[in-house]
Amino acid sequence: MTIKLYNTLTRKKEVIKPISGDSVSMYVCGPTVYGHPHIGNARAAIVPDILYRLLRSKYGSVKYIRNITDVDDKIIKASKEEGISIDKITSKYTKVYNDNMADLGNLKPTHEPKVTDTISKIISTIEKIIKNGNAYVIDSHVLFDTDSFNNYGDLSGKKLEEMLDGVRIDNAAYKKSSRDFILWKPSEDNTPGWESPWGKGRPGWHIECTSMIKDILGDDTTLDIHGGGNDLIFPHHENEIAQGSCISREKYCNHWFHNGIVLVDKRKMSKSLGNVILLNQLFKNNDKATIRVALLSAHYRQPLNWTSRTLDNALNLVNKIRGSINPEINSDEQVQTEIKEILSDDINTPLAFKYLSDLTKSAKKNVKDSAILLQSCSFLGLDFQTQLKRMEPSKLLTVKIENLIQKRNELRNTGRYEEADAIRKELIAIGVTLKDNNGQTEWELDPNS
RNA sequence: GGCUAAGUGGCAGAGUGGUAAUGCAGCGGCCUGCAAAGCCGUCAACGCCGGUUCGAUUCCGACCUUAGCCUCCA
Repeated sequence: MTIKLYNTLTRKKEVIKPISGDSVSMYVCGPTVYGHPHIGNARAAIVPDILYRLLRSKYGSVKYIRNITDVDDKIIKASKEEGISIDKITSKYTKVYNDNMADLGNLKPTHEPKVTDTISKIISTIEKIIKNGNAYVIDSHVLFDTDSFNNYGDLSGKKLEEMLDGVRIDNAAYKKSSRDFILWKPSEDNTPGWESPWGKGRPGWHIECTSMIKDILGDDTTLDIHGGGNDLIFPHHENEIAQGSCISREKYCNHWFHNGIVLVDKRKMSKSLGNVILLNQLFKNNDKATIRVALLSAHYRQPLNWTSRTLDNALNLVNKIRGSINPEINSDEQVQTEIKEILSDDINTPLAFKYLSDLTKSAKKNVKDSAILLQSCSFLGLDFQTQLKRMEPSKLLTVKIENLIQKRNELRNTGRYEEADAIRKELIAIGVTLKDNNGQTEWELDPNS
């Protein structure tokens, strides 16, 4: 199996070729922890999760790094607004994020560094960039000198002159060029800060990712894969490349991938539009596998337009799969080659769902296909086996339901259909669906009830 | 204004240099007391205009439209 992935840097699909044989490294920009995660955060975790599963099935060693940004002006603002200390905000929302991502079926990354644990590395990284002549210190700020790096703009396809035209905000007085970005900025007494050669301050946003990568891999190691949301290409990743390329002669990163954004009714989620969909809201009325399917239903590079029907469509597939898995199967045999092949072509999840949908037809009759279906779902992070077990109702409930069904069938047999339908309604109300087939009444419990 | 992507049936969404998966919805049928589920069948689409080609939806160019980025953002 060769894993092909679109590379934003070259704008082509390319085979992933790790620098060192059987081990591969991947870094993904994680969340800033100041609020409840939304479906956009979820997509940005689920997409790399699928890639991680592929990588780990092929390579002996995979480093999967996802950071936690726990120093940021938005956090400071949230702390003031909520009247809670910064530590409490960040620890609370770090936990919420990790719990939510696990709930959605994501594997834990191998490394989850926090900015606050990486300050000394950030400072030494900045010192190195200054020493190499790519940054300057002014008024307790450290700024990256974009003019000193001549590949600036390669990732986003922007030209230096054009960038200056588009600047809408006033150029801060201390900047040599409006493109220059902050590596370190001063903190007042009431904002978090650390002692540094440039006074008490805190890191800028972009430098943290680069420092964490270098902290884990070493300054002179090229990162194999770097991912994140589409909206991070510029300026965040552009700036990372600039900094990272000034630390070492080795290339900063070979393969860049970006997932498309989640739109809600064709608009980007934003607080001002009031259309942000939070995971904790969705969790109230939807099961997690359905949400995961919904977020994987579009190809990862396409924008995903979230509408009222998105979850319904996902639920249809989920129900279809659940209904076709033979609960008797218990196969540990690894039969996931086809799903891996499909996914290894640029993470083609919509095609994977077509494959699953095809499998549901044969899975009912064929135990082996049922096992393949279950394992293919499991490879995608959809755990239906455990769910099937959980769906078994208690003895007491079973007896109650079966008594009602018997009563209903007696009524049906004597033609008293109105009374029989009343019982069916009663059962539907508690989440039981009836299916009358060949004189037998089958029933099942809605997994969400 | 610039940059990046995208425009496929009613909706969602793959894919391909030789006319196009799949899901939902629709329609017809089987089944059912009626449903539900399932099964079978069926209708229906490649933004627009040029170019390359025996042939383009697929490649190239222009145009139109949409989204994202250019300011915090997954």
